Amino acid sequence: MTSAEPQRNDPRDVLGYLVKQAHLRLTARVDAALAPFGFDRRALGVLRVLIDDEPLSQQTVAGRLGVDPTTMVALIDGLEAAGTVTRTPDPSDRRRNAVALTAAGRDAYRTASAAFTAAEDEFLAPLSTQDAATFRRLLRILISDETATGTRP
Amino acid sequence: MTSAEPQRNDPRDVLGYLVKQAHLRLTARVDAALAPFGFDRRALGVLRVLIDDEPLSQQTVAGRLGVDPTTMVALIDGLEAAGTVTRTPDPSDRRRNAVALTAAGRDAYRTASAAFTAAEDEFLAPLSTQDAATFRRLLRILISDETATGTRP
DNA sequence: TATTGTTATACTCTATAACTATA
DNA sequence: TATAGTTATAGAGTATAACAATA
Repeated sequence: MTSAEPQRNDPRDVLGYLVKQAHLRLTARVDAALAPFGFDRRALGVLRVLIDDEPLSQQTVAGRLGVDPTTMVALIDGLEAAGTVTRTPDPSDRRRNAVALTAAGRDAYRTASAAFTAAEDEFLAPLSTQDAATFRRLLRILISDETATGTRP
Repeated sequence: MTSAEPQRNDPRDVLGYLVKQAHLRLTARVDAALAPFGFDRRALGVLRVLIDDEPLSQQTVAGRLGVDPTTMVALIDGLEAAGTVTRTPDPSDRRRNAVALTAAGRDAYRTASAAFTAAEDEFLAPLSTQDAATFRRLLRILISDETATGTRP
């Protein structure tokens, strides 16, 4: 037994702990920054998808965000009740709901999005500009699906 | 309006998305690696705390893992039923349960922990050794609580 | 028959409140 | 009175199944 293992027994050194804590702290910051605007980060995600490319069907939005279509229903219910988006049947396929931003929704997105980005930047503030960029780069590599499981035939 | 903002409107560029996906993929890998051993990553966390420092009271374990004491009850219930840990009243304070590993639990921890570490390493495999170390380093910085909010008096 | 949206339902994870037994 | 553990309960968040309307 060549037990040259580094004894990674400190719970605070476990990678899953580090990533989970990072996520918790980031979302706590973002939630606090978003609280004054009346919608949460998932609702902001919907607006973010719509802002550059509307109207879209509910399922298209759900697909782009990687969330369940059933989750999208309640999300859009809330945004519609707040007057942020409208839901109108798509004339070309009346099964579809065309989801579009209202003028108020567009304004709300701009201010909330600025607060959101500021919260992200605050979270990254302990890192140098270069380290922050590295952090994003490494995350993108880790979640890319081309993680070489011998793709070459 | 000097709108020199970089237009961070792609949901896949949002930091929260990157961190959440990283967490999801890591935990999926770890869960799969742990499945054959009959306990999950939270239960393994309990064993990891105990392996170097047993016996401990339930609340001490809960405190070290940062989980609720009520969550710990069910966790230890499962481990006790599987014969991995024992729960015996602490003679010096009979309110306390002294939680200790059994011999079988010690063995189970060693094999499961090796599989766990291998899963973490697989997750990090797309990164160079140096980048993997950097990733851990940046995470530690981001979750450290000494994030300089003007601590000097 | 297949698809969009919807509702109802269930499941996981976690936290809160109230209880017991000890101190 | 205060604390360790326990139970019951409730709240997010998310997923599955069944259904209506439409294609």
